[in-house]
Amino acid sequence: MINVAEKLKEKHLKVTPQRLAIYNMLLNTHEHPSVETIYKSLEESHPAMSLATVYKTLDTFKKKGLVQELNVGEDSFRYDATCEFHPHFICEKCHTVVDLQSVEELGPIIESLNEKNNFLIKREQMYFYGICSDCLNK
Amino acid sequence: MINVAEKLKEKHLKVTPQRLAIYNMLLNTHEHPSVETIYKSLEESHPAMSLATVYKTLDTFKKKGLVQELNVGEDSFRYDATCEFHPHFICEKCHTVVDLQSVEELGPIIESLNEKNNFLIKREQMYFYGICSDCLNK
DNA sequence: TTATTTGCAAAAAATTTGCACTTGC
DNA sequence: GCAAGTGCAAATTTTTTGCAAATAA
Repeated sequence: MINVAEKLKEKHLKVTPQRLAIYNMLLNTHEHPSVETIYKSLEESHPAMSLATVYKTLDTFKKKGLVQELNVGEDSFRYDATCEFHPHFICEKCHTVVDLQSVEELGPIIESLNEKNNFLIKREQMYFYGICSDCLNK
Repeated sequence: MINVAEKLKEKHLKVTPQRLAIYNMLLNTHEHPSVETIYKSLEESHPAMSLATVYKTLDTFKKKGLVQELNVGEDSFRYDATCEFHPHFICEKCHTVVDLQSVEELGPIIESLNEKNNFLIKREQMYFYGICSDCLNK
């Protein structure tokens, strides 16, 4: 079990109820929610929290490396509390976003790309699109 | 040299000056422009063309498989006239988007992912982020 | 001729900003 | 106490939509 308050302090962030709520919410879901989804899911427990706060909080979390921003091809971003790189699978029918395990084979690929192109890859995003097992079985 | 009018007809699209202009513009650039960029770059040659037309045109092109939409992590989408899958490199400093050659090693990776997860991957997007050679040399 | 496409202007969504108020430390 | 964080409302940015006029086939 992760101590959320500790994690925030580590990053020199003030521990506020809003930040705790948002970070906890992200830790306890696999849904990769959007800002809107986060906001709505916290509406009940934190009725006073504004949408702008959700935006600002996610932005600071992103900058501090507490969350990662996903751009799966929708109109809005989605968020993931797991920051280590891992690929995502997006179902084109139900729009679920699933975490995948890291692809170890990527290491040497990146090295050879760096050499070939003289640039420096720092991170990557990999999105697979298709139909998930649930939707296939319908 | 590709005959753009022919390509449009193949897809059962009416050949209009706006479509020709947008598709040609995409074919003659490696910039992976956004809607806004496309619109502005055609402002001179097609002053009457509206932004809505650019949006609508790119949407039909996308649906017909004439262009591919990239979500490199910015607020707006970018477009690429090359539809075959290939990874992209995005410079975090100058925001240039560079086409990379396909990674052949991906085939078997996708197959094993499909097997392991019981889903069906149809396409993928791979984005590498880092510093390009130009920015490294500054 | 007629179904499509376009332009315009207005609407809708998504995100950001300014600023006064509040709060964590 | 004070810098950092929040809420609100307004502003911006990005994208979509409705509809009348224009146009490709």
